[in-house]
Amino acid sequence: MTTLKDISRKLSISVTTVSRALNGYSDVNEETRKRILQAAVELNYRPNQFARKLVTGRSGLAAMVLPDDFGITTREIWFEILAGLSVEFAKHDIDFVLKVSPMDQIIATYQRLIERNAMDGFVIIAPLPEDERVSLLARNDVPLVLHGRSEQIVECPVFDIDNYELMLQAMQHLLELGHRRIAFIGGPANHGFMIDRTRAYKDALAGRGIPFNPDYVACGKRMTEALGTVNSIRMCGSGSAEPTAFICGNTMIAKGIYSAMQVLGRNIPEDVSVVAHDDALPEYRAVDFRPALTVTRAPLRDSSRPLVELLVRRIRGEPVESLTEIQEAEFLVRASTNSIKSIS
Amino acid sequence: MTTLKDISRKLSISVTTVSRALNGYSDVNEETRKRILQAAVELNYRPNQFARKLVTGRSGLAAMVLPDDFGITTREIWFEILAGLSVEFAKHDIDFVLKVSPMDQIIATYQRLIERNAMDGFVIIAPLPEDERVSLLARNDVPLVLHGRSEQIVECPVFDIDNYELMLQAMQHLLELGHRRIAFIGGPANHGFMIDRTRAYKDALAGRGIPFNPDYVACGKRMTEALGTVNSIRMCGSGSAEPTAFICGNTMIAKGIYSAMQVLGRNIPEDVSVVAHDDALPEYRAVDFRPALTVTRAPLRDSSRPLVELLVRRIRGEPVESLTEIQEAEFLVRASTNSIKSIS
DNA sequence: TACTTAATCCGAAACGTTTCGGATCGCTCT
DNA sequence: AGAGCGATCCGAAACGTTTCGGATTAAGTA
Repeated sequence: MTTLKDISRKLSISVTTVSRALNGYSDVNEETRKRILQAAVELNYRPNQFARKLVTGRSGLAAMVLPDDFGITTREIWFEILAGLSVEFAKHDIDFVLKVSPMDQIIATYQRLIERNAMDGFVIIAPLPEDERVSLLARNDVPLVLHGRSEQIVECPVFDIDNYELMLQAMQHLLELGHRRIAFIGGPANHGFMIDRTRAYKDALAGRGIPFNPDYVACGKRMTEALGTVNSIRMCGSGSAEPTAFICGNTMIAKGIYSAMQVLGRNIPEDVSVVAHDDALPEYRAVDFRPALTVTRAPLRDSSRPLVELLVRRIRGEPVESLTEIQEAEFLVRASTNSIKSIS
Repeated sequence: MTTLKDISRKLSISVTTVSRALNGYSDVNEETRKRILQAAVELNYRPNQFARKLVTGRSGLAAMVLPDDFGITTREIWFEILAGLSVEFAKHDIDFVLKVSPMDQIIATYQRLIERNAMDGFVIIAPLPEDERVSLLARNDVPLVLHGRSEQIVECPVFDIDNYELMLQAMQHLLELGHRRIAFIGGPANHGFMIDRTRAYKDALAGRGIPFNPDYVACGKRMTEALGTVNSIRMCGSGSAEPTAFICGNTMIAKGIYSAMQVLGRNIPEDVSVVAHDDALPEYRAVDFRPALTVTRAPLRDSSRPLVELLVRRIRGEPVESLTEIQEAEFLVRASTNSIKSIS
């Protein structure tokens, strides 16, 4: 392994100057900087991260801690997120470490990581309104970035999609098509994104003077096909008051509704309209649904870049106020929504 | 952050002795070791990994590099593996870093990681018979562990299941039930496990004097439901010579065959028997198949521990000869296999 | 008594960086 | 001529460990 000293020796230039040249300081002559740079590539020099960490305090490591009973969703989603983060961190020369721990030891795991002081930062997906992980990290002044807003007052960088807005769009669309009995099958009620979406759902109804009916709302810890199937069947079992449209927290739920409607002999979109939010997982392509699914679309993959950029800027010490990014979702009308049948 | 020097100062004992006490050297009095240990927990001492790495050369980091174009259904599998590795590495105080890189830059990624010299070791899943990654790492003398045997002559630790044996068992079972036309739908032909299984398949046939028919063997890069469906339908389209039994490379393929048979109006196990190899993914539980699936079973989760242990021992410098572990699969006869109908 | 030996302990160097606080040199300006 | 300045460079300390090569002491041995 070649070190600064090797370059220094080869060029008869002090280690200090070599270091400063390589780090772009201005007090080194352009001529000698060029020589140093060249020697560096000739000798295939790679700075020793550990030596650097020892003096700068930065490790070039960022982590994510997952429960082994993955929370809100399925493994494909987590994988999508992990893969995205890994490639984005790599662009900033940061290694991404994955920690999986039993549900009840998550906090202890964070604690240990904080004590060891080995991570430059953390990313937390879908924080709870009062999230112990967030407060723990914030209290210890460890950089973190959130995907999804947290109610807590801690200031930390946040990336999120505009859940209120996208729900409003979906509702507007259905309302304009004449729907009045609109069901909403979403995710865990305590998560921020569900709170926002539910608020938009209610606001949209209120805007048209339609009373809110709690029977039309279903929450589930896991946003799976099964959730869509059982809840849509349940809702459709109640006779004349059954919903004419469904809004789904994601495309898997929509898939569940599709098969439920098939079983029940209902046609989409003639009998019932379906809208979903689409994270754009390769496994559940909304365009490939039959009929093609109308969605609000915000690819999960697209969140990796802003997330790590926000975290990196936070690590670099930028003020937190500037580190918030909210992304609007696309609204794509396809074949799964239709105006309501004009029967009495 | 508390350092050795802090403990040293507090107890008026040299840094050297504190270090040696904490690392379990024998030349420190038990009495003083106890005092040091106590002070360490009182001050909540955590060794600085980076300082340690600087002098020992060990980083406490292990990595896995994945291509970003993993087969669609294989994402759950990757996740299963990642999660397992993460928890097992944690037990050895090693952080697990995940690198995802475009398919064509895999080697470059390894190259960079090797140059940086920041990883204590790597794990490679399902190496090819002549695997560039393996030879690159071996050439640079970087510890690695293989899941699945590689034909290469490099000596490195290997964990594997006994693919030849489990295939033999499945075949024996079917042959004893009277089957003669047995199909095998497996995975990528160039991978070691497929080579072993195919060999066992042929050997079992030869043992009964049954000629090998290449039409009964299907390989596919992705071991998905689709692979099972299309191949079983294709094989059953050929009239009287259609197979009476299927052996599947995994349970997803079996699932595909189940739905194909339903479409074709064939009953399992009356008309056709099905055996699969079962990695025990929570998503595809063989017992929950209808009829319940007969399998050779070797849970993927169970491979994490041996993999990590082998790698850690390799890092510690144990001789490679002792670092091979082959696991036998369980054979579980359930309801998807039956003796062949005794028609002429 | 003098010499080994075992049990404990410790000083100092080393790992590869970064960075603080100058040092040197040639110019320009009074 | 002396002061001041800008452009370059560098020595040495520091980060927190580990480890080599002794040093000290007390007990055992001849």
